[in-house]
Amino acid sequence: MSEQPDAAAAVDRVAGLLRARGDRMTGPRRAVITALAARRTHLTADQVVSAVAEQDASVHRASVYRTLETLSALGVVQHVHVGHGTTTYHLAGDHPHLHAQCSACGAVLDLPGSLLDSVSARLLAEHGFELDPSHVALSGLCADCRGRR
Amino acid sequence: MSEQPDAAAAVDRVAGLLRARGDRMTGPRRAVITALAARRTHLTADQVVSAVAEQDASVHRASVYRTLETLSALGVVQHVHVGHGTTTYHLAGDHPHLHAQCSACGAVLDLPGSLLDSVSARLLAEHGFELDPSHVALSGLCADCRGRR
DNA sequence: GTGTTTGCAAATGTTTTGCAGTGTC
DNA sequence: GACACTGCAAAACATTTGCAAACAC
Repeated sequence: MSEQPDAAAAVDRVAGLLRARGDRMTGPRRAVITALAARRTHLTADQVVSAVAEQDASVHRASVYRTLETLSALGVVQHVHVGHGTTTYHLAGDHPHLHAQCSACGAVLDLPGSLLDSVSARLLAEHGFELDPSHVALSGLCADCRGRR
Repeated sequence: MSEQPDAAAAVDRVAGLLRARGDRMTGPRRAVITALAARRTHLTADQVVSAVAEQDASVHRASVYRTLETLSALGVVQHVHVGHGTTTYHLAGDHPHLHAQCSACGAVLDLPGSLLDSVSARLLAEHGFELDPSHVALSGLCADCRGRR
């Protein structure tokens, strides 16, 4: 397991950010950061709750929600909306990439962050709209499900 | 008000589709189709409930949900996911277009359906993924909110 | 010690479901 | 007259909030 050092570093880094704002590093916050740092996949709120429970069963559901919100405001955590209203969370600072979800099987495909660059430029020039390509997952049919019809 | 003829035509068309499957055209279904045909904007489930209630207050919430699902399965109704889990519904067959939502103010921008054509082609060629550009709204900052920082 | 954060429990809001009665074909 | 569909009420989810106790600083 080589996730401990990463997680510890992330906790320290966030602790500094929190204190700079007059906020505090606490057990639940440590647990959420560690849980997110330990997995590569993005996690739903419920999956974060479970992952946190493995470390410390006394952390309450509501605290996980509040922590995710706090860390989002700090810019430490980002979320992606995939498909039917599921929100998934991950630590910011990972290599930027975007997602496409299969509307049939739910599989999520990771895509290069640059995929929408030309679209971004066009949206900005023509509509003044600044695209955030990683905030919502694209939708469509994956190769498997497409073959299956 | 020039929406009546469109709505009536839509109801008739859908009635045929329903009967072809052994299903039935009913009051609630008529009301949902009429409500969707009458507005140009996409409606949330709750807005459909309200719009339907204006026509026929006896139609129950749950029937609206069930109807939207039935009509989606028929291909008559499509839905778009915008931002934080809101789902909006509209009649299929309208000129195809896609959406971008401002993550700050929630405003929704309509965009040409062709905007993602080159991205679609690339996804298909490189990943076998068939993009459905209209199913999920893009996300970012609109011109107003961008100017506001 | 002060003020933030937490656990708890209850409230909220949305969508789903079981069932008996109603209405369409 | 069958069987699909509806209204109703309750359940199922996911997330939020008020509050007093607990903890970080």
